[in-house]
Amino acid sequence: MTPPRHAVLDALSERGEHLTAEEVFKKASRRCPNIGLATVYRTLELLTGLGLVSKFDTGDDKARYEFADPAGEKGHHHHLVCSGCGKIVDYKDFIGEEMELLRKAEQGLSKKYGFKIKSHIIQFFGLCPACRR
Amino acid sequence: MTPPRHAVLDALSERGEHLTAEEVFKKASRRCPNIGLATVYRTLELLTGLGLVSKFDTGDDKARYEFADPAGEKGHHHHLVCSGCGKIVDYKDFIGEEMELLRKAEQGLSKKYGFKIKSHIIQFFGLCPACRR
DNA sequence: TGCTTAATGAGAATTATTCTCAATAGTACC
DNA sequence: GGTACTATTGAGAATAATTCTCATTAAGCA
Repeated sequence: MTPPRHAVLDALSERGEHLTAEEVFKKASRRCPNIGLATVYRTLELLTGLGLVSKFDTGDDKARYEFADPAGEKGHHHHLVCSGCGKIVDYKDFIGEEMELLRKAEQGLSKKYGFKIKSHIIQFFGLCPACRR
Repeated sequence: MTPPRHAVLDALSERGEHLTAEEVFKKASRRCPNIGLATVYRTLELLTGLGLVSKFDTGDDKARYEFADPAGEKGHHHHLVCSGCGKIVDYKDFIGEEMELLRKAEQGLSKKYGFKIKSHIIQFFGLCPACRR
């Protein structure tokens, strides 16, 4: 755990953040002023591989990263994305039902297609109140 | 409907295809030998806007396009993606249940967050039989 | 203290996609 | 039939996120 890595992890530690690599870079630069962007990418990849961070994409062409709440069901959430302004809302409202569906789907798909399911994405897109009209 | 546009639409007309822009370009070039890549992109954007084609992304950094089956429930499917080889399987197996969940979620999220939901993504990632070991 | 190995920063390289712009084609109207 | 107007096209340049290269540095270790 080197200083640059610590700085990256730290930049992501606030919950509810959905930062691009560039934003992580800016935040991490505060703690580690001469960190390089390449290191940020490398570290994000590393942390993602370890399961500490999750990477996702909302349709613009920038990957976004968030701290992965490891507490299973507890912190599990999905994203609701505004196509107008890019706002991202974390929601947990249907997680129970979603989990149920996902479990069934994973089991069914495994059996039928022989896949070993590793992960899934569920995302809703729409217009937020401000962008609505 | 110009010849290049026809060529693009034609390239996508086979069901079950999930082509990148480059692949569409290659196929379309057969019918329209001097079509340009920019035109392919422009046309894909146009068709996507019209709802005739849908654009999605499996995690490599290329957008993929498929003919959008307009027949509502009938042709609706989601994707199961192999993280190993990139293979994409269309499945419809849980569409009924998914639709149910989605309807509830859309309604609930609309009410709670004030979003007007326009679309959603559900995707599973895993390893196909060949990549499994 | 010297040695091996992993990590770093800077900038170049890559790559999908978008933009620019001059040339063209199709259409309406005289 | 011919001419102005508009949308579309192709080619290549431009853009932008991400990855790669490589020389330098730092860290563990005997």
